[in-house]
Amino acid sequence: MLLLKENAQQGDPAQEQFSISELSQEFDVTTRAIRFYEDEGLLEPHRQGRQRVYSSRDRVRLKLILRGKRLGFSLSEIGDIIDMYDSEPGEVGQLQYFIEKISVRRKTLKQQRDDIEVTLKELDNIEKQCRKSMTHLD
Amino acid sequence: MLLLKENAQQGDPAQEQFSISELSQEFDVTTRAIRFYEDEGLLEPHRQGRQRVYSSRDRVRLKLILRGKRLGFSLSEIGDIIDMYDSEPGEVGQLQYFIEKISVRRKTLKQQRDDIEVTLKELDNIEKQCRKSMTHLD
DNA sequence: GTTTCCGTTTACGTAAACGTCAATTAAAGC
DNA sequence: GCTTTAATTGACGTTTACGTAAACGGAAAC
Repeated sequence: MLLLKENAQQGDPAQEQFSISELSQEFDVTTRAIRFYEDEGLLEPHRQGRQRVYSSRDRVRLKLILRGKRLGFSLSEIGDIIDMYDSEPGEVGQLQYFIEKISVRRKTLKQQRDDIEVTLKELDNIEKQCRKSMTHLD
Repeated sequence: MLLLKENAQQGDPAQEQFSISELSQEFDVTTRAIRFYEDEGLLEPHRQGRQRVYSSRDRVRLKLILRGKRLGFSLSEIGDIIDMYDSEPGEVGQLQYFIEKISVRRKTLKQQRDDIEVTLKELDNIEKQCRKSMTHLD
């Protein structure tokens, strides 16, 4: 039955389905967290009875959420970002506003990237000093 | 009097001094936050009477704190990072452990950098789609 | 048929990172 | 001398992002 399920879905990857615990294990987040993301409007799986069923689209969204978290964004910021991914193209004014939002986000990301470069270089220096000290002590 | 103070310190940059409000304005953080960082052991300015006086070393530390925040690190993680910057070289065992810590930090940073690259590319695509939609609507 | 898993819902708890008073002190300007 | 103005301390409040425990439902295993 389990096998049957997996086979049935591998044939049509767009219709793959996941339980909350499958996603929980795959991405190493608690089910509590996943449900919380739903409360916050970041996910909306449909239901089989009361049980949540996640599509591969939901799975992608979860991936985006976790990536956002690694970058230090709040859940509401992450919500904004995700909305960018699958929003329907509206009228021109909205698109204009939308492009501005993208540009703002890009600025933040580039700032982060610069911060990272600087920090990595500093870590290099610190490590070098460290190794120097070690040879002196040998 | 203000001028006198500034001149006196520009002669010897290592001895520059700053008030809490100066730092607050320069880096656009509240004084409350700066004091909080002190409570958390990330800063220890000395005092003139009860008043806090920040050295240029304190100022650098504050810079590091804010950079860490932009990267989404918690204050305690930031504490760990800052400690790397001005810790005294101890015995070899400690240095070894220290180098491992550096390597862990580097991994996190590289993961973030990758996340950023991916996200930036995705934003590019989204924007392109956006602009395409706009020309269609024109 | 009952134990054993998952999963759900509801609700309260909590740690982090400050915000927001309120009361006090000290220094500076007039 | 009196009044702004900047800074301090202490306390409580708040938001975010979950953790944790309790109580229940349904399906599967034995």
